[in-house]
Amino acid sequence: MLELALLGILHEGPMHGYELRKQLSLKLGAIRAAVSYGSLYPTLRRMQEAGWITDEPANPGIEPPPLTSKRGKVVYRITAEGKERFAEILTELGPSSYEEQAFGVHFAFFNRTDPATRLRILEGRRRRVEEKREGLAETLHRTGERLDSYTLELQRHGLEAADREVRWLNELITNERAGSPPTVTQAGSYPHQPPIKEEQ
Amino acid sequence: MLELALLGILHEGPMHGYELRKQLSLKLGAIRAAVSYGSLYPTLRRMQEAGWITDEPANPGIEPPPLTSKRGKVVYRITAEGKERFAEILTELGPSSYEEQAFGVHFAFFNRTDPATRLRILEGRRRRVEEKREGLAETLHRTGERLDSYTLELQRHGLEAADREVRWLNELITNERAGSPPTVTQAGSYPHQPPIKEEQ
DNA sequence: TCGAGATGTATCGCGCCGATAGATCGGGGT
DNA sequence: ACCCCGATCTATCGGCGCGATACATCTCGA
Repeated sequence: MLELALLGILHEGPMHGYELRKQLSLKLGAIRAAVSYGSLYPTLRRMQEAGWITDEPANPGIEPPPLTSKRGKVVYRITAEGKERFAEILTELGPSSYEEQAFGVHFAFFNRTDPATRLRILEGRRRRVEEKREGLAETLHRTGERLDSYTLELQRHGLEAADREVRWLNELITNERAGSPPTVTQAGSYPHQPPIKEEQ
Repeated sequence: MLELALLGILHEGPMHGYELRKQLSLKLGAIRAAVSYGSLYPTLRRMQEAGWITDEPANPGIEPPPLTSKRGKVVYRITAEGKERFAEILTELGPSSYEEQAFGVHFAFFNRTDPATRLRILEGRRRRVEEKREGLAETLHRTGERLDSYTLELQRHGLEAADREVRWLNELITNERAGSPPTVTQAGSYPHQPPIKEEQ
């Protein structure tokens, strides 16, 4: 999961750990807060040992314009094998406890995914959300297996969220079949801004 | 997290591992699929070592009516210390990567939580969801830090979900202040059933 | 009768987490 | 001129939860 995200981010150019963490937060802000260093560095080391990334400069002697380069940094660069690995992981997505996050990461790199795989992943995700939805609906329909009102409310809210996600996926799948990307849904005119004044 | 859930479930009576897993799935169906045995058994062992639970019968010699008892089972029972521990964990909830799940588990046991703690947890959760919401709105407002359309769509969807959760929490907080529990919102007459039909 | 599926306990390796430790650097306040 | 604070940057440790897997028994219907 982290591996996929890191390989994807490194497609945009060499970076050091701290920078990777920031880019990760920007790109995956919708699905997770911030990756822990206790995850990041061991993962980088594993990936380096596997040969997906390297900390050697591409052209020795030519020091590229240091983006935020300071001192004693270790700049990671994706290798050819890393790009192959990336393409491979992009197509792999099975059910898991972290399905939510795994789907999100895959989705975030859909612009590097071929259309057929995109469709397969979207339909797979829809299938699993529908199953969860059925489970919750079933539990609620038997009006609480002697469950208290708070638990029931939680399930009701979960059912609603699942419902909403299925509809979202339906739209995406429809667009995908029509061959049109998300079309950058009027991001600026999102109909909900007022609650915080602050800047602007 | 698992510890809290297990202690809570065991308040309803002694159970063996397999049964615990099922009850957990029922109670927490909205927030997670099913707990793995690789989590369950080590956790039970730790809890037993800590003295929160025991596999000794409450009244030696008196074999209580075996609910689903089969063979060679280990029936766990919560101890007095376990109940204290449960009450303690109920009030502890900080931010974390698993905030989502941790909040869900706490919420699922709100009927055993005192009103002041309920309010505090709901408001804390709202604070963090609002922060996430602000972060996403900020990113989207600067119309994509050179983010592709799929990533933007993901963030837009995340923003919408955060928005919706804040509203849900607001309602809960209002009710909570008024001293009225969720009132088992017409669970049976949930106004949305038909959608499976590939979007209308 | 026999086999599939539910019941039931248990372990292994490993990814990821939170906490923590240091070190260097740029810039603002006094 | 100085200092200190927050941002930048790398790194490790203990521990929890996960998926996979193994294995044994019980139940029920074809």
